[in-house]
Amino acid sequence: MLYGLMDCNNFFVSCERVFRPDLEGKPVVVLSNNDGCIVSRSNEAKEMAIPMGLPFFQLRDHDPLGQVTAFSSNYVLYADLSKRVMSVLADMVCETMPYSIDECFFTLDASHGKAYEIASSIPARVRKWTGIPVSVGLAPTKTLAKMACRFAKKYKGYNNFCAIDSAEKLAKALRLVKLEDVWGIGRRTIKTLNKAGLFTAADFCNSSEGQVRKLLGINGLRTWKELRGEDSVKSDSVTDAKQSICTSRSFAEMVTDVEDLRPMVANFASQCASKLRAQGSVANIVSVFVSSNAYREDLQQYSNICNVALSEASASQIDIVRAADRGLLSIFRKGVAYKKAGVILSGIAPEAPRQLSLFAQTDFSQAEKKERLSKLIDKINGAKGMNKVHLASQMPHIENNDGKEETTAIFLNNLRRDHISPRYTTDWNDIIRVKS
DNA sequence: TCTGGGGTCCTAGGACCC
DNA sequence: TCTGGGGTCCTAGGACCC
Repeated sequence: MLYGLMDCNNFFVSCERVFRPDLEGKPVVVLSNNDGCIVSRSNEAKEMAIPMGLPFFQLRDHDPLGQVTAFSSNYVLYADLSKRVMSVLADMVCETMPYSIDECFFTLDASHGKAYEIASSIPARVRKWTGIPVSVGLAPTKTLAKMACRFAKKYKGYNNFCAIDSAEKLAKALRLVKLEDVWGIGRRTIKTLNKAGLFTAADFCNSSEGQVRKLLGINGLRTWKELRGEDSVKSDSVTDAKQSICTSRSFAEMVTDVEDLRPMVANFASQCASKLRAQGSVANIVSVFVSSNAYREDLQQYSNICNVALSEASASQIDIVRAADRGLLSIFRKGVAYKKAGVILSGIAPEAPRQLSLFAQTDFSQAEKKERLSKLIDKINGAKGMNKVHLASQMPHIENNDGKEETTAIFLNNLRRDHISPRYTTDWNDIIRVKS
């Protein structure tokens, strides 16, 4: 059996280009939330030496002539195109294991020639059916498939497909690849390895098992085995239900008033609860964290996290929002300008059978009501749009409530997105117009 | 002026048990 | 005065990934 990896090229930029073909061949970047950092770059932008993660306000230093087109991130669009790309792939291979929004492992157990033929035809079909350019690597293990995919992406001659499918190719690839470019070798461990005289993937492979274990522990050992062709990265880790769920944001404007912060945290909690229900789980712990602006050394620095244990595992909007609010109030400190906050759910378990508390006085009819209410909220919001129905605590506090309508959650207002593109594929109002 | 968000796994150390 | 050996579980922090 062979592993494949399909990786979308410069995914967010490619999504924007699907509906802006005029930007083909031009430098384009996509920004993180709040238009903070550059998180996706076209090849042309990479050629201009614009680094990944560059703060947007520093772009001018690298682009004095203003040639670069920048987009705010449009996750609704990217999620939809990702779904399309994944479904095209799923039709062509045995099993798919989505790894991130723009990457997917897959297996092919057809005979060798057949596997090669199928995998090599993926890029053209995905491009034709979705407009997204992808690269594909094929090899005996996931780590090697990653490596093959790097080659496919890096060298034009490969036509977006590369297989490491013979001992000679493997030996050559290992010699060519620098250790820091191997999946699983990060910034910190590369220093340890370089100090030990190891610089290429081949150097690493030729080390003894004992030395690798001593230098890097069992994580490094896994990578070592994978490079030697031994399947060691589990597949279920790629597809299982999440063990923690987090929603957090940095704010465009810093927040000082607890009454401004509370509805924001309520919204994060509510979003977490929706994600939790979507995967059919319940959570035991609700954590809330807040932090000041670490870049502003002139201001008071403070950050804290509070873990609130639920008396009983729950996926209810009401339970989770309430716990988050309690947590926030316990760590909120006056006089701090907050830049970021978030909610994390953990202690996650399947929805049923549920572990009931021995001591809590469970009112079953109450629990049942909350559950039904949550499901109803999901149904309405699923059909009518996120946050159409929400709890009162998710609304900003209004001093003189004159009945003025407030339909947008406050945290969306405190988010900078000056360069957002239309939701071409998910909103009728944004559907593309064609002049004839 | 402006600096992202969401995950996973491992390790070390402490509390506790027999 | 002398104070072993072998476990488990939990947590915080670090490293990695996209």
